Amino acid sequence: MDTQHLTQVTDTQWRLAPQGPMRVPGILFGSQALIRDMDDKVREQLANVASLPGIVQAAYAMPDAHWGYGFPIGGVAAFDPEEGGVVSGGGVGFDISCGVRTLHTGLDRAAILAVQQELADALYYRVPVGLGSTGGIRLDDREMDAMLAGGARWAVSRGFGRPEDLGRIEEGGRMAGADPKQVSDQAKRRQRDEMGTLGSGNHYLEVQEVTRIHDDAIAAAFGLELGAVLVSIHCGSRGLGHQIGTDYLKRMVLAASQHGIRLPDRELACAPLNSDLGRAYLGAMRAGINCALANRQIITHLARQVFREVLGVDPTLLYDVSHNTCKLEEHVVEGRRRQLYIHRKGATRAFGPGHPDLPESLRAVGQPVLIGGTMGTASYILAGTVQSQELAFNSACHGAGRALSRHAATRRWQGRAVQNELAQRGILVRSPSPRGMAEEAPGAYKDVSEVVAATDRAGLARLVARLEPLVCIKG
DNA sequence: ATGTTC
Repeated sequence: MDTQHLTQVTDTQWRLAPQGPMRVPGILFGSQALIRDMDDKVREQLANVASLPGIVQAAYAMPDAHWGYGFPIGGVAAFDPEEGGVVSGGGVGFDISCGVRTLHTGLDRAAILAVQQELADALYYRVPVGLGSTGGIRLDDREMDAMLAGGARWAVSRGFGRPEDLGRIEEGGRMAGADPKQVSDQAKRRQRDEMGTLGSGNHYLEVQEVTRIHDDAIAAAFGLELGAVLVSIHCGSRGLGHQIGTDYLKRMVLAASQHGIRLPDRELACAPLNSDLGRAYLGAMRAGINCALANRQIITHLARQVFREVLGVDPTLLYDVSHNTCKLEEHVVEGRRRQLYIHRKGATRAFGPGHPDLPESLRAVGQPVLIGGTMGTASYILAGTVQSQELAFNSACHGAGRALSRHAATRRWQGRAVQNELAQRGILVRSPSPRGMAEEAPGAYKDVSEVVAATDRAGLARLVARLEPLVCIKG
């Protein structure tokens, strides 16, 4: 992106002045190098988002932003229902509530290395992975609706994990306001036997070692020590979330003119928050959030079984974050408290210290912000800050962000070669898809360290710990 | 991301 279109505000904040139909400015976070490497499409898409009815303050792009469907991935936008604000399926993304959860194993690197092959094989055998993968659970209509209304709480009530897990999940493990009736039969049918599966693309289950502590006090509060081994699970709402996105995109395109909305881009299809269609989407999307929370809870149960069998330990949950959501939150804008719907697409909620929605055990330090990297580089744990409320409605980046398209990556790398190179570096990858491994080659991503450094410098979240992979189960 | 094209 040519920075001449932007005004530099700080070393990590750039402003796109309102022009044409834009109702508010665009704000991009990132170092000069990250902004320069961003596609011009990010700026165009940000300008489109800034043109939507009822948008408040600005349209934001996180340091890992890249071109997405309608909204940029790494995009954040708040809408006020009292001012004609809208909800957009493209603003949430097709993988509703895709997110990351991280568990403590209580083990160190040496314990893993002693059984590394066996652990990798056992996890790969136990956790279903890949496009169209199915699990050992079948949901009838009644159980489907209970899952869509109950999220991880439903999963715990059915024996997947423990009640104490729930306090370490956004929304206490259950998104309120879900309305399973607003989810199509087709979406439910697609999900019937996909619970407890990772899916494909950038989804994974990783065993990781803490290789650097950046903030001693917060790391201690999160229970993180140098050399400790963690498990991170990155996945979402599978076929159900995708079908909800598809269903409502069509309906929002068709209804836009009735709602008096002129779309700068069909992919920005949206509906007023105060409309039947807007409310129906919110009910369905919240059911999609519960599906993703239940899915990560079941996968946690499967991973725990493996860790008990192979290593005799029972991992505990550090935290679970979603990064494709639209959530109703209270924010102070220019001194006034307002109830706003915050779209975060490829962006993590990042509540700072003292936020009332955080569990008591985390309230003093702020919310863990779990950033997934690539299978060959690093992942990071950050913490929410107080100032991120004013900067971007308590939001932070979500990952490395792609630098090369999937197609370009498959031309440059071969999956088996990627796997072998990683094995030589001590990282065991298991995947059903050589093509998937090529698409996900570490070189196809931006430098996650640069992304989190910019996030930390911008004040969006504070850097706490660096993690490096030992085992990766990859879709 | 996705029964990788309705």
